[in-house]
Formats: sequence, structure tokens, C-alpha cells
Amino acid sequence: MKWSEVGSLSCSVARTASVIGDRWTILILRNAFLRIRRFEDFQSNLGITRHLLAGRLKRLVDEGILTRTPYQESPPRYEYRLTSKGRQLYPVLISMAAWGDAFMDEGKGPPVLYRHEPCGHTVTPQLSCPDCGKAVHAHEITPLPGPGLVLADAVGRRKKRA
Amino acid sequence: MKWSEVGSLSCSVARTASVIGDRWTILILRNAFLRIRRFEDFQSNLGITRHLLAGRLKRLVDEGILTRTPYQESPPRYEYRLTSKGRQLYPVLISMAAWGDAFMDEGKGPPVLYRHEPCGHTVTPQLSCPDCGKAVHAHEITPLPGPGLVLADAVGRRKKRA
DNA sequence: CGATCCGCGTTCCTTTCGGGAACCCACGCC
DNA sequence: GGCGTGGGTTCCCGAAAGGAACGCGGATCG
Repeated sequence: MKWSEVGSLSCSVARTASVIGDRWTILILRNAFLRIRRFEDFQSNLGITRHLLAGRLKRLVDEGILTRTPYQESPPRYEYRLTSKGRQLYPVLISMAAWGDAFMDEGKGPPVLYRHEPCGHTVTPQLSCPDCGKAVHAHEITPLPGPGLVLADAVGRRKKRA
Repeated sequence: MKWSEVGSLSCSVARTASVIGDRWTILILRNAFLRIRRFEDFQSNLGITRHLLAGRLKRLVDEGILTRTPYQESPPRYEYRLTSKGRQLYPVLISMAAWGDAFMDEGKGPPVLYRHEPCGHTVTPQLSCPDCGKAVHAHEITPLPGPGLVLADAVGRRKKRA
């Protein structure tokens, strides 16, 4: 199975993973959220090869996650900024950071803290139910088939021998 | 730069990405959250080669994200289940699903819906501030240096020419 | 009691992709 | 006009992914 096919699966996670599910892309986005915007800065910051960086940025621009806009002309220079679509990946990145802080922490505490400006507190954002407002845990969520389901997908499939 | 080095960076996202930041691993975890537990089921469901699946599962077990426990003896058969550490990756996966639903949806609506059992509503879990309880958006969060910061990392670094 | 199947891998081979470093080029500057 | 700089592209090589076959213990069937 090729990745081009996986991207077309009836699974939002798979579709998302086909866009951002690689290590460099995740790190590029992390830096984008930290307001890194230029090719050289991404490159020196991540240590990624220019070659790969060029490819990843292009991909992200094609996907509408970053824009490539000139910040000066003569010589033409560009910067890469998150689009609205890109900014909405923030929960994914923050969740990864929170998990990393909780489990990969090496005993030194988190390298970065997050301040929620509206309330001024330093916090770890958490998942909550927009309806009842309570924190959400994995075991409290039941996945149900939705309108966009096409393939026999995942749940309750055990080959033909039913 | 090798991935073994990136994993040691002073960045929780990088450390997390070094563990789950690859497409197959993400999909394996997605299936694990959908209560897929056996080698054969992961394999037929994902279309991943047995070879790669074996490697990914091993990695996840080594990282303490899955456990490999016998569900019968004679013949010995094992199943892979999320540990507590693994279950806490749920926000990452749910956020990816939510993003995929919002942007990659192909006009058919989401393939899966999520019901929050405590309140009974079908919802898209969102990120909120555990302190003030309000939904959190990227532009409202300011990253600050934390106690575990070691390298000159990311923010405000522009090579030596300051 | 041999033949077959099932669950769970492992081996082998080929193709693709990432790492590292050099090269390119338009411009701006002294 | 030689040098620096931002933003890439090219080249080669070793590492990883894809595909498919093979192995193997135990159960099951006839």
C-alpha cells in the first residue's frame, strides 16, 4: 500500500497523517508556531538538509498550510507563514508538547511553558467537551460511524470469518 | 542530523515526534484506540507490510506505549494494548481527526463521530484552558522558557549575526 | 496421523527516500 | 568585481520502505 492510497482512506486521522505525519514536517510546524518564517531560519534551527526543507515547505504550501509571501523585493525574499488552516493544527502540536512534557521529560521539567493570555495563567491546555465543558479522557469517548464513512473501516472487522 | 539526535533536543514536540512522528505509527495508534489489538488485525486493516508492522509494534512496546500480553496460551497468542502512557496520546489523535474532518473532508461529512459518554453528546473535543475553562486558540498562547530549557532553542535565534 | 490452517512473525530482494555536502544564481555592498 | 546572503537545486551513497515468500508451533480436520 502506497501513501497516496492511504491518504484517500475514509479516515480523518489517515488523511491528516498523510499531510503532517512525518517528523520533519511536524518540527517545521512547531517552528512555524514559534514564529520562525524564513528558509534559513528553519534550516539552521532544525538542522534539516536544505534539500528536504525545500521539499517539505513546498508540500505545506501546496496543502494550504503555509503561504509563501514576499517580505521584500529586490532581492526577492519570501517568508512562510501559517494560514488559518495551518494555525488550526495548533491542538495537535500542543498535545504533542504536553505529552512530551509528561513522559519524556528527563527530570528537568518542561523546556517551554505556555501562558494563556486571556486569563494570564501558565497552563497545559487540555481536551474538553465543548458541550458539558468537562475534561475528556480516551475511555469516555465512543466512536460512531459518521456520514462520510465509505470503506468497511476499522471497528468490528475480523476478515470474512465473522 | 540523525533522528537519534533530534529526539534529545530540548523540545517536547521533537521528543514526541521521535516516538510517534511517523505515518504508520500514527495509524497503528489510531487503530489501537479503536480497540484493534492483534497483529493480523492491524495488518489487514492498515495494509502495512508484516515486516514494518512488527518493527513498529516492537518500538511502541519498548517505548511503553503498548503492552504485549498473552490473551491465551497454547498456542501462545498476544495482543497489543495501550498503556496509560499510550492512552494519553488520545488528544493528539483526536486533534488530528478533528483537523482532518474540518479540512480534508471531501464534502461527505466526517467518517466517524465521537460521543462523550458522561454527557451523551456527539462532539468534537476541543482544547481548553484548565484554569479558566475557555477554548484555547494558537494566537492566545505565549510560549515562555521553562525550567528544562537547555539549548538556545528556536525563539529569537538568528545565527550569530544577531 | 499426515495435511492444512491460523496467528505471528522473519528473510530476501528491489525501489525509494533521507543525509551530507557541493553547487548555483540573483542581488546588494564595499 | 570579489564577497556575502538568502533561497534554493544537484549529486551520490547508505538506510529504510514495499512486496512477497518462507518458517514455525499448535490446533483442527478427515
